[in-house]
Amino acid sequence: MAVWKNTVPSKDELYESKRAALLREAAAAFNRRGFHATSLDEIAQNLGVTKAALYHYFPNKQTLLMACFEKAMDVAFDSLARARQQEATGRGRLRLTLALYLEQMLDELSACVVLMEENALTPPDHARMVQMRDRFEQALRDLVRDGIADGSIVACDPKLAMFTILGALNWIPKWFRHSGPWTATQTTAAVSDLFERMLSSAPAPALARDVGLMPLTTAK
Amino acid sequence: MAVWKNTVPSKDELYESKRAALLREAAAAFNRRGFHATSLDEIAQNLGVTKAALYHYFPNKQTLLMACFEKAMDVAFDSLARARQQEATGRGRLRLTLALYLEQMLDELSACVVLMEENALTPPDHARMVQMRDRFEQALRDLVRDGIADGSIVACDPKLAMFTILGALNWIPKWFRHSGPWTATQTTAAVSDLFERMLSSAPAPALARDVGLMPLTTAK
Amino acid sequence: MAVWKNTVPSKDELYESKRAALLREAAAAFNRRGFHATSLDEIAQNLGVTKAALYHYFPNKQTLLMACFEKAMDVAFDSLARARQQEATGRGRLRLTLALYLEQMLDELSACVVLMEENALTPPDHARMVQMRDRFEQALRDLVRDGIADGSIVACDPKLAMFTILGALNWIPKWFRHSGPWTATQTTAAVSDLFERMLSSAPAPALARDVGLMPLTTAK
Amino acid sequence: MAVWKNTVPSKDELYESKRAALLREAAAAFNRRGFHATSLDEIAQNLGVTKAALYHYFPNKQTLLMACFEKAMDVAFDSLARARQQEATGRGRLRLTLALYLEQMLDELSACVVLMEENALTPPDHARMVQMRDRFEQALRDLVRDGIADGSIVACDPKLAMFTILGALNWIPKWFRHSGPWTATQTTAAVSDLFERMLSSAPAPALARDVGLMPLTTAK
DNA sequence: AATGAATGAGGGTTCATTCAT
DNA sequence: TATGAATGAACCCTCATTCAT
Repeated sequence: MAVWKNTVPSKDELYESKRAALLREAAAAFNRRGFHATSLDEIAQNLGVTKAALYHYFPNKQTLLMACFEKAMDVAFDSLARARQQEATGRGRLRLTLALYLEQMLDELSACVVLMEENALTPPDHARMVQMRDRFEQALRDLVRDGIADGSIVACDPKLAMFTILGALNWIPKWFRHSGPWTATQTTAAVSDLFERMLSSAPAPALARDVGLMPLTTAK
Repeated sequence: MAVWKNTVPSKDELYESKRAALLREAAAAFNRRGFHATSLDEIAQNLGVTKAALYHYFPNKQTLLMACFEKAMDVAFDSLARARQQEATGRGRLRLTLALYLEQMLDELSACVVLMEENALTPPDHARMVQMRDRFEQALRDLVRDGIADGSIVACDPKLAMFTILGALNWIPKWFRHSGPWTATQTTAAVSDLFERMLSSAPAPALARDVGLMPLTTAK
Repeated sequence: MAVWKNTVPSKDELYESKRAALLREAAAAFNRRGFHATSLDEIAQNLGVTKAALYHYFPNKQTLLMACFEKAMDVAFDSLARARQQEATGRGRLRLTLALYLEQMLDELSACVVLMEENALTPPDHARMVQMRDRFEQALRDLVRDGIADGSIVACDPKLAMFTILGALNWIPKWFRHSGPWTATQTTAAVSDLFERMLSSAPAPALARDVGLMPLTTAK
Repeated sequence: MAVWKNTVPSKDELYESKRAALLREAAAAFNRRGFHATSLDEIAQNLGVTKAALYHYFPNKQTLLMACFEKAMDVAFDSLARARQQEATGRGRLRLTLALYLEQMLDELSACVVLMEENALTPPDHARMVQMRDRFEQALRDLVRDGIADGSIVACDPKLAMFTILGALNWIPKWFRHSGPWTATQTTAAVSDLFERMLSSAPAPALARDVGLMPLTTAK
């Protein structure tokens, strides 16, 4: 069974790695130009294959978008779970959740903005997507409430606060460039500081003026 | 000349009001579904006319988008100018600029998100649009710098801070509903408070928990 | 009845002169760019009026084309009649017919090329137009036959000869320019000479090398 | 490599033959009804495919027209080159050039009249087309000049003479029918005789009255 | 697994035509 | 008489999707 000591990828592994590459490329393209403005030809060309080849990995364009959503939501809930383990206060958990989520988005998928393309989905997919997103947002609002309760977050309207933060968050892939002046880690830390300053009940902390000197993501 | 005491709209007035209605409808549609996902048929239908009728008011779809841009930028620079007159500190000016801009966007045009659709423009229009947007963003960053200099704003990276704030700002039309629990004025005030808390050098002020009790936009 | 000594044009005269101007403009435009490529907007603009105004003078675009045809055919049959009176031989009549026809076309209407746009007409108009054109071509072929019979024209296939000549004739408005090096009269004479040389039974006559020195149209 | 003795067309061959069929169909349609009056639907229907299928072979309608132009010009310059080899006098070369060009046009492409549709091209294509056409016309005029110099052509204005001849020539596809009484070869010979008679310095030769008895194209 | 060919639906745009003023 | 507004049909073109190879 284990020929070549498993150094030769199996058929299934090849398939999965191609599918993943397609997903990443699609997410990037959707983020860059929007779902409707992105043609399958464009995605295929960037992958060096033909448009028709994509249909071996996804039944249609919408599914591609839905897969981006789901990947993003996986990252989101995973970030949430890890933050719940590592942090105790509402504020700490919120910050870490957002930081983990953002850093992965920037590194792997840059799939945040696709969250805006909900209208492009079919009603059943749309419903599913909205439900997942709402569940995540609800969890974040709960963290805010927890923070208010435990005194780590200032009294505020949790819904409005999270709308504001998520807007800023989803916007980041639009202006962030891997080739730009800041690394993903630096950006994540700097933005997290801003968010924390916005909600923290503690006296407003100082901020690093030069993002390049920022400490690591979860540092406080 | 002034028949019927000018209560009967002249032909020019009729034309302008129709054109304005089209502009508003287009901005709303572009915001709701995105530029490429919005068909002229859809806009026309919402206005109760035929697609071809739109071509009396705009030579093509791109011009329609560009007009939304320009109206938004007019509001933006107007807000900036008024804030410079009424406020003295960098922080005060920044807050008032954003508040005035947002309130008008929500009331009149809800045209914020169209600012993302830059890729849909022809190169010359695109260049023009980017230039205007950059000028506005630059002016906002300057306000941040002024605020840092005059001590009203905490030391921070102005570029990154403004990216964050504008992301949150442009996202608002996506979730704000006139039929929702908050008025445009309340929403504007609440969001402005959050922004101010994020950047203020002063001890973090308290926030209103219930947005419905928020004071007016420019109150502090 | 005769007020102002008839120096003031009556309503009917005004109407007719406008209609004639429209006809001339339409013929020129159709010749220049072709029937389908010419929009009523273009014609109207050249006349300084609105597209809708044209409908006071013609019920539709096809009628406009048909009127051009008919005007051209009027000129054609008129030329034929005059040539029959002034000339005796088949060759003489043919030459004069073509010369008169061409000169008027160039001067007044430049409506030759519209003869190619037959496909644009409705079946009834098309039938009528083809019939008129055929009658004219038949008459020209008869002149050729007469010329062969009376010895003024070389033995040839009349149908093919007339196709050839009319092709050359209808092409002239495409390259002739009033602002060019030759007058309409000079061009007419020079082309007539070529046609005559093609069909004459007499020893091939010399030609003027410099068109500018050509004698008048009907000179031989 | 050479399976089935190369009797089975390869994919590339299939593509090329389809493309050629499309080109021929388009040229015929443009000639028959004019560029603007011809819809891609019409062409596609005649070929038994869908409009969208055409876009596999040409990026747009204008390119289709341009390809007709270029094919016609290829034939033109090829005819010119062959005539220069086979004939010595200006008159001989001119006659053979026109005969070869015409016969191929009638047989293969009937693409003459498309030469009139220059206005339908984009400025760059238009410039290119006009340049090629002018070069061909210039070459023909030079043949006329050569003929005058070597005594085979009567003294005349070369420019005007060629305009006249080319007008007649381009008109031929409008009246010639493969199903008509004359073959392409017969028509070519008969028309060539007329052109020759028009310009020859020799005593006007007799013409065949019945085109059906015409000798072959290049016979004299 | 991948391709090239083909399709059908839809979108943006033009334009002849109509109509109220 | 002339105009501006509006319409509906037609056209070019794009694109997601299917299918035979």
